[in-house]
Amino acid sequence: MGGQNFSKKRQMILDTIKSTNSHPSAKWVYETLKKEIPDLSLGTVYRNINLFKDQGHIVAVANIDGEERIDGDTSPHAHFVCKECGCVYDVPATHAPISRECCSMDGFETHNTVLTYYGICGGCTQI
Amino acid sequence: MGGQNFSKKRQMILDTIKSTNSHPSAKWVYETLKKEIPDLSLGTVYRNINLFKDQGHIVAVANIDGEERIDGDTSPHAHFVCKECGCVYDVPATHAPISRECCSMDGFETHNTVLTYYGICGGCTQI
DNA sequence: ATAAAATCAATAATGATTACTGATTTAAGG
DNA sequence: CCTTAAATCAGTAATCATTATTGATTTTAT
Repeated sequence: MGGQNFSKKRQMILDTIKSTNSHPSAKWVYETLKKEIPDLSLGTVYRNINLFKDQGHIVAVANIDGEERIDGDTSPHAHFVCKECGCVYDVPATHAPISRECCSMDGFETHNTVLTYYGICGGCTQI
Repeated sequence: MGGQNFSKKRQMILDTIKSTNSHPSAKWVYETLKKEIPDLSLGTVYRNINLFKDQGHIVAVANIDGEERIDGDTSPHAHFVCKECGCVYDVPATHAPISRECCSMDGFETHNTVLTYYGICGGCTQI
């Protein structure tokens, strides 16, 4: 009950992504789950991340130093990317409301809106 | 007069980027200029793009299929990325105003704000 | 002219992601 | 509980964008 018929590994990969707000990379998911599933393959993580993106379970939110970062929270909210440490933070909609309207260009259909702030995070400003 | 002392190739790379609104990739810049400068090297294009980004002459605006796309127009405006054809369009500030305030998180310094719409562009909806 | 600094072409190296293949697991029916 | 076809996977090789390296060329200042 209550979900599609995912294989055990596939479900654990999704659970791992959903259980963090660190906006992980594929490699982070792989290394984190590797402790629990020693025979996990990095290719499997990539394949399932692409599947989850296609199905709308997760979204890509940033690309830091060539690494795609994903988010299991698909509700509308902005992100803050620290140029120093590469961390990606959630910015709640109350602090950075994302405008729902798009450009009024004829025939353009907007599926989703990405609002990202780049700068230096609290931890890195203190250094 | 009226500019830094760029070498001929460096200046032509910047001019090429500034002269288009197609939000090109490094490879596009390379292939476009290669016709004019047969002995241009792709590494030179990458090196100079990174230099221009550091100096604030250009900005990175999207990453499409693993390729970084840049913009010679550094004025605040949003972008529309077509998931179908991969084109990146300018969205003038009048159609999608970018909020200047950022998250009110303590100690966070915002340097720039990126607002991007993803969807299907006018050309691709008609197919 | 000339020497030091900047810049470059060419190539090799790196690193993220994807494709492939044969083995394993899962799902459905008997 | 078996069986069998389809789905999934591990392991590895390949791909592709980007970066690093190095020795040669160009630019700049003198």
